[in-house]
Amino acid sequence: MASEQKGTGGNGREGDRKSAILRAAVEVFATKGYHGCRIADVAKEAGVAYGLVYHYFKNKDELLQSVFHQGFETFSSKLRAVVESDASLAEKVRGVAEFSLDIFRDDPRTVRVLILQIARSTGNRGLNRHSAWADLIRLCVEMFQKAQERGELNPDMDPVLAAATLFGTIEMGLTAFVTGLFDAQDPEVLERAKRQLATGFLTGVLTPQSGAELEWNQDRSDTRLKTAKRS
Amino acid sequence: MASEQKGTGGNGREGDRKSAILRAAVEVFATKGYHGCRIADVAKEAGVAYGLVYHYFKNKDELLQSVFHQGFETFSSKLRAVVESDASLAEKVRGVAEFSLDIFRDDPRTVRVLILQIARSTGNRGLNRHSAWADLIRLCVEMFQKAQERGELNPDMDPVLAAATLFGTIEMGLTAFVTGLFDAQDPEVLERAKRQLATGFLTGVLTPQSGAELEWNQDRSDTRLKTAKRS
Amino acid sequence: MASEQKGTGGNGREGDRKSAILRAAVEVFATKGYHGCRIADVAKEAGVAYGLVYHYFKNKDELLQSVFHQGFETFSSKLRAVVESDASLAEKVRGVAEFSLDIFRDDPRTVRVLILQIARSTGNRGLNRHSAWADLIRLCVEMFQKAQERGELNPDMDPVLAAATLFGTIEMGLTAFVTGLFDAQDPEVLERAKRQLATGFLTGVLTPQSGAELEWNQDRSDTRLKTAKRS
Amino acid sequence: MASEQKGTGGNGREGDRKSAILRAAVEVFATKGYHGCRIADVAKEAGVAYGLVYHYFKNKDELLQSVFHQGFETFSSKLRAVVESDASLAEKVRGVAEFSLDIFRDDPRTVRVLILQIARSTGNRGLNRHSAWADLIRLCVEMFQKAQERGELNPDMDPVLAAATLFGTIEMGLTAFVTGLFDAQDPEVLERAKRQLATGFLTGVLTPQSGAELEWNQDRSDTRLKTAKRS
DNA sequence: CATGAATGAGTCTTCATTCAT
DNA sequence: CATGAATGAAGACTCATTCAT
Repeated sequence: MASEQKGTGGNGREGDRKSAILRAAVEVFATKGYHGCRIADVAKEAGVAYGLVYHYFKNKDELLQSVFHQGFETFSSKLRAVVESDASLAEKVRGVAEFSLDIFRDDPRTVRVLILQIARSTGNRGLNRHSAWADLIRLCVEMFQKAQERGELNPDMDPVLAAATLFGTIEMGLTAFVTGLFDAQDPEVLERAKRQLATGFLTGVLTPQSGAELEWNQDRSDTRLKTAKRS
Repeated sequence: MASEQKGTGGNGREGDRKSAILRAAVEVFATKGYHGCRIADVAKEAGVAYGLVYHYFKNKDELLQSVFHQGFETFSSKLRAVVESDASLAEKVRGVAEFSLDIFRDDPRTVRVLILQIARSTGNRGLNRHSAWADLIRLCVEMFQKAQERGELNPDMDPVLAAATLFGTIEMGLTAFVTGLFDAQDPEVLERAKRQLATGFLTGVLTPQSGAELEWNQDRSDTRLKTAKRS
Repeated sequence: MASEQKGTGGNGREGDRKSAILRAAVEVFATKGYHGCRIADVAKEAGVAYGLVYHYFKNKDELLQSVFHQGFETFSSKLRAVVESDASLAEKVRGVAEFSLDIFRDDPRTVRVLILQIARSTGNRGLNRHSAWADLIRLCVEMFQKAQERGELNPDMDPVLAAATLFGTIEMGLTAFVTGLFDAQDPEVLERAKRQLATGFLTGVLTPQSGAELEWNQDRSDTRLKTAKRS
Repeated sequence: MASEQKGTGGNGREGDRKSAILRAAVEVFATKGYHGCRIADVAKEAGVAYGLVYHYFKNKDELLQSVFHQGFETFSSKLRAVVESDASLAEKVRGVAEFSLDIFRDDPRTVRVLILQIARSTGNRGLNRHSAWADLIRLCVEMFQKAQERGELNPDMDPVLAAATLFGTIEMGLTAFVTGLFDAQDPEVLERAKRQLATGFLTGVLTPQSGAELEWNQDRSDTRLKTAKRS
């Protein structure tokens, strides 16, 4: 009794319940959408009492915000890591495709909510979210600008559009999985999608000089994309 | 007073009223979102009485469906026209980028609703919409499959992913405009975006053989993307 | 049918329903108190649908405000009429007692709500109400000030305190009825109360013999109550 | 850590905690009203944990009851002492005014709660309070009856109404302070108010010249207000 | 066709109260 | 004694939809 670690116990339990609610919210939002679900659904899914949701979250919207944060932070930190690395543009883009689909593989529900519920929300309170995404896009724009200065990005490609297109490519790729257009169960499919997404995006964006030698397939030698140097 | 205005108005402006409501719906949906607005908002925006909305539309959802239809038909018919033409894949993709951004230029509100409100809806009633988009995507998948058979599409690119990526590229490009990342007022910007979107997408997707000669800029000769044939 | 007076009909019905709700609110507030009743109670009492209450009143508080207004206006206008007349102070005070108890007789429910629910509310939004009463008190203060200048009010009586005391006397008199301390059914009792309230306030409760020479100011000297018999 | 503060605090400050809660309750009830505050507010104000309130008080209402009791007992005992003394009616009335305002001076918060929150409550559980006040009023009624028998109270004044009026006068006087109409800081103002309240109640507000001969009974004869100048 | 008053089911949110630690 | 997490009943408020005129 005396040895009861209040801190641990308290935190552990609190964390348990709170994250249970958070997980349930992801689940329910992903399934029924933000407007289509009731707090009661979340509580039931989490196996907690109705009011406890309000013990941890001020209201429904803050709950969504938290879900957003959780997912966004994961994506955001990885994106920053990749963008701020000193790899080549091609490697960075591959890295983005890589971790994006990995995140999806590991937690498709959250990605689903991010993609379908939050990314495109028009709500008035969406400012935070919007600006959050906007920050990331800006990050990418800078990446493309520098790449352009270094001669990696085609000089005719607008860096802003490049950034938007990268996000669009990634997002729609994810959407293809989210909506079931692709079989998300098969890890092979996922891996192939990574490469195709990145390479597809890259060989269009890169200067012929820097991008000429990119390989389409890296697992089987015979399916390589053989590009000869320009004269 | 004797000359009843209402009668005249009523008889002569059937279409007026209905399309006024439709236009108002586009406006309001685009601004506040489907769930964020009330029928009353639409009625007020249209300058008509509350109940009249229900005179022309069975319910709120049907109103959204109508908005969807209006915009979708425009897009759908143009897409079919392009896809079913006997142009090359490159020309078709350029065509898609072309009319997509044109539609946006002419009616950004509707595009906004299509993009932000409908395309991503998870609602149970979304089946129709989903299948509608699914049809278009299938159309594109077929287009890419045939192109692949003809040797236009890189054999390593999954036609489904190619279709998804095309839509993603277009959509995110539009989103860049919709969200104000790009200046939608400047027609120059729009025109350039068309080319960049298409070329960016194409030179990554096409086989080197078929795509080698694509030009990045077609308005000023000196900014052309000069690609020499591979040896 | 053709002769349907839309204006009259519409107004009439609207007034009907709205005032039915208002009447019901008085009834329910008087019986169960503001916090103790639900909007559903009011709607049921009024015989209208739940939502209609919100059609006419923004929220529960505004409904209370309206009840307040209705009753307050009656009281306020009569008070002004009396105060602004050119009668003597005594007549004015009698007038106030007169119409106050009359109002109670005619609409005890409303008075009950005014006395028990609103007059003493501490709510943050109570400013309006407070200031409303404050206006009336100010009106009375002026009345007493002028009376004092004319030599009608005892020069040692603070006009503000006089006003407060008048209201206190009236209010507690009403409270005696409201709480059932007095028999509100008997018109005789009511009439007698009017006179006693006013006369008591005006000339005090003591018999002339015992109270005639009470001193108003005892500041310095002995604070004894000196009562000298009248001649 | 070894030197447990809690134990010490718990043992040594039983009364402290409880009365801290009680004091906090007075503060919060006075500020936000009984219905307008939450138990959490009281706990926070008292600087104790949520559940501790329920350790000392069965429920919210009992907390209010306790606040009521605390204040009521003070008032009640003093009132009994005054009423049961063998002073004259005038002296008793002065005594009531005296200690009433003194109590307010010493603990305005409690008086505020008594006046604004409890005295007028209509709640179902208000029986206790009601009957408590009723007892005091009955006490006063007896006082006035006896005074009437002794010829001190005007024979035309109903003892019940006299009691009600006395309370009304006192209460509204207090209200004038409570609501800030009067400056509660200035002890002079308070002292003068005591005298004016009592004397006003006892001898009326009119100047002897203007009000001397007002008739108490106008029942039968002309209901005119006959004012005869003093000889 | 047009109006807007009327309806009421559906949800969010609050908060008194309990209870395990 | 003390804590604050957990509970869930209660009720305010919204808004799509209907309907009488």
